[in-house]
Amino acid sequence: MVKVVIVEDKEAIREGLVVLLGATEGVECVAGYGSCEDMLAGAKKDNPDVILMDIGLPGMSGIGGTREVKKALPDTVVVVLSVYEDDENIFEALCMGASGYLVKNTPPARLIEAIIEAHEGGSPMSSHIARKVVTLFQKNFKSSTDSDVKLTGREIEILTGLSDGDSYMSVADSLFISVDTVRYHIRNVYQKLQVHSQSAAVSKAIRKGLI
Amino acid sequence: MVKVVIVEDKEAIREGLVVLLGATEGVECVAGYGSCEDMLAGAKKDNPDVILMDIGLPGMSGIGGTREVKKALPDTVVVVLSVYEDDENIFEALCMGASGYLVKNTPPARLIEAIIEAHEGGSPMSSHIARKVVTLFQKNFKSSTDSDVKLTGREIEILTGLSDGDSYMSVADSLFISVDTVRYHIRNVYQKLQVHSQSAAVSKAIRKGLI
DNA sequence: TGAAAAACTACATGATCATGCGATTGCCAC
DNA sequence: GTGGCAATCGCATGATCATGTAGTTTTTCA
Repeated sequence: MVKVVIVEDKEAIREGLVVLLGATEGVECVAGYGSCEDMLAGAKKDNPDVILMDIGLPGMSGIGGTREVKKALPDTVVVVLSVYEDDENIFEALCMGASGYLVKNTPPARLIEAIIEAHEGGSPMSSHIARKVVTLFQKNFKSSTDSDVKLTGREIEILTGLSDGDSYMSVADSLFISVDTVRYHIRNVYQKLQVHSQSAAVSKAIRKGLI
Repeated sequence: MVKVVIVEDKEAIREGLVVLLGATEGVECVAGYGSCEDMLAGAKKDNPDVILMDIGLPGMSGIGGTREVKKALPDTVVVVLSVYEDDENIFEALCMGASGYLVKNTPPARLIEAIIEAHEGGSPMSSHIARKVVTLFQKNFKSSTDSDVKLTGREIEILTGLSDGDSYMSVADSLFISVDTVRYHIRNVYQKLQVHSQSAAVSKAIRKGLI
């Protein structure tokens, strides 16, 4: 039996969901709340497996609620049920620990399916929500492979030292080489990355995934 | 009519898919290939809407094939169909431009559904593949919110300038403030980030997602 | 409106950096 | 064995930075 809690401020919708879950084999709706605050107050007692979470709530938003409930009950799976489909909300909700994200016009049958899926280790997502996640994902990782600049091991060691806050002297000492040698390598790094300062070198190197 | 191309080295599986698609309304299998090389040779002519791509192929892998076909036909949607469920393969495939990722035991009906979904802008994924994507996503973004260090707008502007290679002077000029003001803000940044050099500040700020 | 926070300016000094020029050593390939 | 290449070291100099101290103005919010 999958224990489900619903957080949704609109009573009609909430009651509809309670009835739907009540009529379904294998799931059990242990509570329905109109706000995150109420849900958090009862969370320990309810100890749900899955929380169906609305985002647009009075008081604490569903995103904040997700963060809080994951702190208190890390094993509880949160599935967001939202009218919002913008990148910002999806991004925030997932970062705060939501495992699934469904748009609100999801048909009841799919909703039930999603709860089971989420409980079994899946991440139910509405079709174009999934695409947005994938796109966000791609956007933030493409940079690491987009150029063929390569640094030698030595150059990486030195640049890493500098990015940790070491001075040329410290780096030289920890690598058992002279300060002038550090300078020599840094020159080469600057040339490869087409920059003229430590900060720019560190920035470019990090964004290219070199260090 | 959704034009589909299949890339799969095992002839039995490939033919099975061709027959399945041939028997389905709304989709049309325009070609089936045993290797990425062959698929790429015919891609321009086939001009498919969706490519069902195996990963474990002789010669160029499905991941490489995805990269290449997205270069040639950016609007074509690639859905990976794979036995592999490790993070590395999922990660690579998505980064190379795949829009969906299905495990090989996906039932035929779901496969058809996925093709339509992908073509309509969705990202069909098997349930626990989706979870892995979400987890990877969370892992790589949690750093941006895990510490409560916050920089003011001015501090971000200045630090960004420095990370682009500007000197204090240049930053001061472009923000119409004095060099001493730049110094003042940098001091505060150093204190907030607990560092004592530009490079360390830039490095920490980038890794925390502040700039 | 009045206090607090953020932003801004100024001066000073020792430390550190960016860059030009030149040189040595060890290793690999042709 | 000689020419190329990466790594090492040395010196010099003007530019830039890190940090201390000490103010003023603007924004923000209770």
